Amino acid sequence: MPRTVDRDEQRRRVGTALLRLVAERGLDEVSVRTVAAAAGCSSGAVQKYFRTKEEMLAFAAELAGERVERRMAGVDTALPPRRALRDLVLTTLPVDAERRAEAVAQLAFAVHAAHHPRLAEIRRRIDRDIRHALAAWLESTGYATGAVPVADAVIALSDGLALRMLYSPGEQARLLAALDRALDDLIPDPGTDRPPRA
Amino acid sequence: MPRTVDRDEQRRRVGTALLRLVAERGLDEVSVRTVAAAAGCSSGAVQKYFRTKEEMLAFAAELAGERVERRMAGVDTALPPRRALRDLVLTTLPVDAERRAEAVAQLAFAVHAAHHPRLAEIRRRIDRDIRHALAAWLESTGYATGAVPVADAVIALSDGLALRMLYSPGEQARLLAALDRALDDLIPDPGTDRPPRA
DNA sequence: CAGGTTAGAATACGACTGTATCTCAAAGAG
DNA sequence: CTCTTTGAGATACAGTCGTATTCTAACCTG
Repeated sequence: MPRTVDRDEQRRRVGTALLRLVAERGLDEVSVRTVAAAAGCSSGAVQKYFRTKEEMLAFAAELAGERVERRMAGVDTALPPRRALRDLVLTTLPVDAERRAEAVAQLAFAVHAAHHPRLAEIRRRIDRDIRHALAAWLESTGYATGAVPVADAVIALSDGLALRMLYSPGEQARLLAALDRALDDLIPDPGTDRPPRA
Repeated sequence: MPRTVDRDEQRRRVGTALLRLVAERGLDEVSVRTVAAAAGCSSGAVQKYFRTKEEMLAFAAELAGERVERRMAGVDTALPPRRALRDLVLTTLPVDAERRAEAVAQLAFAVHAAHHPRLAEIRRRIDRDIRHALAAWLESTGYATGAVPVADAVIALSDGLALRMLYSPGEQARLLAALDRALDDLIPDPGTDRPPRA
């Protein structure tokens, strides 16, 4: 056995470079050559680890999904539910450069998945994981009946907000207000006790 | 003045072909040549009406926006608000082939806009129009205080639901349940009178 | 009918695409 | 040290990209 290298780490290096490229220049700027350049190696090296571009994209999509899950796992779910839920959503919103990069990648892959079954399956699995975790947590807090629909609604809401923030950065404040309003209605804070709005 | 032709109609013909192509094969399959083929003409003809690909995409994005506005304008806002609002959202959701085509185009352009200022501006204008119309209507019904945040929330919610339906068609029923749950909370039906959930 | 203007097809161009193949340096096994 | 396997860069290939240019046929004006 001659010269060997940590294959998985190299794949992650390339995948990370790909995600950075997607965030900075968009998914259509992703090619084997541009990814190789971003990773600081030759396209031949990239081909060693991914036989095809589709395989590379699939790996990057998984990587992006893991990042989101890890980030969400990092929020303090011991906080009051309404506050914790807000924090959870905020980790997926492009409110700073790092989160923006991840949001761009997530949404780019999601739209791409509409015409690429492999990516669609990856996205569905990631969605399912997040939905289950969120629903289970909501049930444990007891603040929401019908946790699954609420989880779906919260996820859709944050995706939609993230999408608009991408090309309307100036409307961030207004969109965050919409988030708060929606969360107020979906997960009423015990203190407010559902003030009449109708 | 020799042989002349309805320029605007030809541009719309090409734009329509482009949208069809986006819906069926995705935005990355859009090239001057593929659009020309879809429109049943040569790429030279397409170049007559759009000097650059970006100009063609911008035109198609406008066209797509107009379609959504026209479709939304077609729903019966004289129905009970809760029901009318549900119908409004449904017109933007990919629940049948035609709506799916429009949703794919909307979302593809939206993600594309994250890195293309011209498209971003077009999207922002369309968003603003829809938001204003929706907020004004909500205020006129008296069912929502703070109509603007609610309008933003509803738009984000439907975008997020549409996005997931694109690659998770099998989850449509569950996502529609989430929509109903969210609308129940955002726009309480007068009959239900806000049942306690907390 | 002749003349000029336009629609639209055809073609040309250099750049870039994904993938396959080739070459060479490095490093562990004997 | 030598051999052999591997990582990785370089290059080749056929195809597509966006755009510019050229050409032909159709039409309206005079």
